[in-house]
Amino acid sequence: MAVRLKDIAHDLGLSVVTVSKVLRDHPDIGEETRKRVLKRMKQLNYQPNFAARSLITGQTWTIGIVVPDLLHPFFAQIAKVISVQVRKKGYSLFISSSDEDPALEQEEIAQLLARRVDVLLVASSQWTVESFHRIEEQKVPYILLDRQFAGLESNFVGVDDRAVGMLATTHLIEQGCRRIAHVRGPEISTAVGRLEGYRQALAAAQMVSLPGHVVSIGASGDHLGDRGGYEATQKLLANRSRPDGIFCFNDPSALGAMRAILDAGLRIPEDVAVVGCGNLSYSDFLRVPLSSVDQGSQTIGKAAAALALKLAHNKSPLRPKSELVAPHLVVRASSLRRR
Amino acid sequence: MAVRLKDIAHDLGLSVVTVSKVLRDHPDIGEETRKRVLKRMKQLNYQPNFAARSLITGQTWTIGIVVPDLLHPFFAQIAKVISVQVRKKGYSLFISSSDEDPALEQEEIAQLLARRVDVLLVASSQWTVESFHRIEEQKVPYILLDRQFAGLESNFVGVDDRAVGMLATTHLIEQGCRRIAHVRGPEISTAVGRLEGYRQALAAAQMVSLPGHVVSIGASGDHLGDRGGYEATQKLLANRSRPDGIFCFNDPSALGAMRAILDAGLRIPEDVAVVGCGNLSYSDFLRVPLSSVDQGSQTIGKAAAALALKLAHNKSPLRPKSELVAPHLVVRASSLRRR
DNA sequence: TTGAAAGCGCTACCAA
DNA sequence: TTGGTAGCGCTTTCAA
Repeated sequence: MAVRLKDIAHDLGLSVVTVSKVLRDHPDIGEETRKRVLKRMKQLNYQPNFAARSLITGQTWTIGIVVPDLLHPFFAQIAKVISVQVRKKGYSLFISSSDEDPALEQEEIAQLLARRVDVLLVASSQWTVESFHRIEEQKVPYILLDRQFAGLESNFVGVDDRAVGMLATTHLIEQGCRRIAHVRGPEISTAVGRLEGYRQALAAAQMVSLPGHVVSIGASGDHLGDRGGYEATQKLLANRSRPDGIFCFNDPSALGAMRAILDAGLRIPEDVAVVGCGNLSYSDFLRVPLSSVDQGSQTIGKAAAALALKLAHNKSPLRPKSELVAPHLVVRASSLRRR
Repeated sequence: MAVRLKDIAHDLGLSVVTVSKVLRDHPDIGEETRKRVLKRMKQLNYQPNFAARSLITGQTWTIGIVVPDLLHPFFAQIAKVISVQVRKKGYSLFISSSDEDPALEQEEIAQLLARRVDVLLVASSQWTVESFHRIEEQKVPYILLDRQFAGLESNFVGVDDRAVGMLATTHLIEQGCRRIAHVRGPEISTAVGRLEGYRQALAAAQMVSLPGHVVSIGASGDHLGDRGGYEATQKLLANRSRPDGIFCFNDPSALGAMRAILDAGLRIPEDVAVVGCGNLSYSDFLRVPLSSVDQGSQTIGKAAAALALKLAHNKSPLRPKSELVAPHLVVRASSLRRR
């Protein structure tokens, strides 16, 4: 079937070892021999057998990533960038999508560990840190993406969520909003961070969040964000002190918020300004183009890939590194009240 | 390090062979022995070494997929479904995104072949069939997704593009459009099929495509579709017989078309009705919600996964199978002129 | 600078 | 029903 080192060695009257050394750029090989071997390899289109190599070295030259939803542009972008970056260094990427299902996520992690990936990246939808302790037991280096866990000392790459909240809220303040509400997400690190940033920005401007001005979208994940945002905003609009600006946890909920505002016969941004987070690709095409905080998925992907490659090479565990990517705001019509 | 068959065999006073047989559900093993082995495996959390197994069996239990753009919801959905489906059967999926770059795509295919994936799936952005002959040389079964090649007898799973064109065009006819134009894509099988369907639907209604009523978006891929659609539509609107209905090759170009129509001071769908293809998730949220032909990415993914699993198991090459998934139309405001 | 021997963890084959 | 032997394709070690 496939060409083996043995075949090349036999053709050239050399030993397998010598050929193997050429393959791996070993220094003590004669120039003449090296050339002959390389030439023959090219002729026969030799491809080393990864399985055989892995069996000895213990490295698989594979990296695994688990994301909550590959359909979500944020995660798709991250996965894509990582795939491209690590491929350049000879690694292949297993990509797994857990559908925001913690049980499924655990299975996928287990499968990738069984595959003995050199590094594992996880954007988790878990609520507990149990799985990660299991990863640590197997001594496989791993990186958390996007979502962090309290009390888990691990590598992390994600956006600075507190900065997200501050950026959006400060912008609304600057646009003249005085009653700024927040449609918040579930109890995961990203939502918590954005909420903190929101409060912090208000405090910095000597403002406060009025009673009832922080409402939660029920669902987790982005699936039902639209509906959650709609309902949350209906509550906000019924508040005795109606908000004139809303910072939404993510873009889907912001879409819902905008629908609710328009349905109530109000104008965007004149009556209520809206800012989302995610900067999804369709933001430009909406009835009212949506201002949104970009999480820098490209940057996150690159940072994660670089860290993953570093971990793959250092067999001795490095101490955990946390990288926070700075978000930036993309202003569109939904929040532009002053020019 | 990791637990091996040898360890379990030693613990239980059995031979490695016996333990290996239990692992693979071999029939001739005593009930008692089987239970003991399984119990110990669970205790030690034994994970078979894929590399060692592959070395002997020649199977890697991996499948590779290359798509033009993982950020595109159509391909993301397909990749996601395939990943989930094959995982259930113990396969892991390498996912690669070629950025619509033929050279990159070739490298990715080469890498996956070097990995000795059991099956390869490719949604190609190539113009030639060269790469695929190379795959055939290596005797790796492969499946083309979405885009086909004339003169290449291979497995194929994709939407019935002719049906796409007919569905969209027939709908416009039924909505009372009489001068139906087409914004077509580049010279790849999908665009050609949709164009054919467009002509066929017109012919079936004793109508014709007026001169200048088929305009091409310049770019390939969906990246620049918006702009291409905008410019193509400007040409159409300047035509002496202005279209009253436009079927666009894909959704991005349809967005561009709608912008051009609105910018020209015309109404959608009263003056010009628009239908796209792709049914992207944001279609509902647009200024004018976009009617679109859904390509059934979920169905395509499932069919592709099923076929891939079949190919993975039959080492003897089956004769190529072509599966055409039926599209369906999602009608929204952009084309709804009659109720 | 080259190569013989050993062995990675597992499965295939055949004998007991 | 169980297990000994051989070997998958490669790298590691150490001797020539």
